[in-house]
Amino acid sequence: MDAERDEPIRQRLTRGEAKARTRALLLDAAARVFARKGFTGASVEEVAEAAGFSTGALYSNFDSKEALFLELLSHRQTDRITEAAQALNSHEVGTGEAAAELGRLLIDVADKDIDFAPLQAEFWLYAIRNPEVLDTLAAKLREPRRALEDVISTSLARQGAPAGVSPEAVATVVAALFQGLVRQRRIDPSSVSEALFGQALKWIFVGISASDVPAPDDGD
Amino acid sequence: MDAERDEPIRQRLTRGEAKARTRALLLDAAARVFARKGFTGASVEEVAEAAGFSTGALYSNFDSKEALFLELLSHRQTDRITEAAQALNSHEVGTGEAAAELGRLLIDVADKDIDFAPLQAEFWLYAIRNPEVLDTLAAKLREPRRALEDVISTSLARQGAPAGVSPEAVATVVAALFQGLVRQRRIDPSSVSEALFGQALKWIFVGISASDVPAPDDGD
DNA sequence: GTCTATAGAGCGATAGAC
DNA sequence: GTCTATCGCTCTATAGAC
Repeated sequence: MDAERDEPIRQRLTRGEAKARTRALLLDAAARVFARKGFTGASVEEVAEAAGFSTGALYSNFDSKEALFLELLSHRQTDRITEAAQALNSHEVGTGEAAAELGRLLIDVADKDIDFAPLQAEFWLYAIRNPEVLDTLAAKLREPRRALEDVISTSLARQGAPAGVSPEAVATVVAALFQGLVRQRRIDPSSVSEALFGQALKWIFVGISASDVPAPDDGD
Repeated sequence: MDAERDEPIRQRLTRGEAKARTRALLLDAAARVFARKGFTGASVEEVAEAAGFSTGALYSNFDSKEALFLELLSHRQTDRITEAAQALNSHEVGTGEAAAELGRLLIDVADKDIDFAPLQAEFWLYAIRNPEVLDTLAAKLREPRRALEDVISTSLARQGAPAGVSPEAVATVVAALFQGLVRQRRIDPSSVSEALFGQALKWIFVGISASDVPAPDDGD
């Protein structure tokens, strides 16, 4: 509509671009603040200020504090499980290299990406307390899980696992173990060494290959 | 000091007993309410009313909302891991009976004891956000973990596991897997069947026995 | 579109009656 | 020891200036 004035703005953004940038900055800040203070414990003012804006700007971009949180929950889940799948893909499962890489990933998530696990915990708590978003969270987790499942599936085939073993089941176990160990490391780092996750995966894959075929019936 | 009046109270409690009963009721209610609404999301009035008292009674028994929560965190952790250890103890690890029993326990915790997992999550989030209680939480988890470790230790010996395998490491893996699967079942029950936990444990123990001795150096 | 200022509601904690 | 009433504060969300 009206021509953009050539004010000395950083990169000459159109209005739409500027708004999108504000939204993105607010979402980044929200992820940090919600992770550190919790959804209910964090105030919208804290989130807005962490992004360099005021509460008015926040409410011009999101309907409510809850809407901002739900946007994070459903559209900004940078899932580290996908990275695990890639680590498993680049090396052979059960080898020392894959184990080492996965161990490093776990320690990295637990020690460096300090906001990841608490934010996931906030999502999980919100979802089980507000069942209407349970499906949203499940859907968001399905995609990286599928990636993990694919990698596991081919690995199982390659190492000649019994036919009855379901890749879904193994993927569920691997993901649950990963999350559980990350949390345990935050409580007591010495109990979760860098080698532990890789070691556990080796046990699991060796155990699968060595097992007989009594297929676990998957389903509830 | 003064003789107790024989008022027609339910069971004729001394003052001290009555106060202890009130405290216990408040703690029970706090566990429920904090699990369902979160520590910050729950109000002290909600907790007090859930116990059948007023906020005044609550503050006469606890210094603050936080003190009540910390009392729960440090002294009322009914840990289900201990039950897992007992289930593992009554049967031989790796057998179908032990697997079935552990599967049942996991489903029970996830589906029936609906307040357990969210309350643990609240404890974990509070601890990582308030590092001064990290040790308190770690200490509270150490006891049941030790029980699990003992059972695993004897099981490993009985089934002739390689010498380099540390029972602590296996116990950490088993506990992490348990918690991870319970949480996953709350999101998507169909992905965590009753058989899955037992199956995963079988894989792990078979895998340990079949593994060579490259001991994972435990320690950070 | 973003700011400042504020309305309106709910909360943690305390005081005083009993 | 427990209850009722309330203080003081913080919060979400909105209104109006720019």
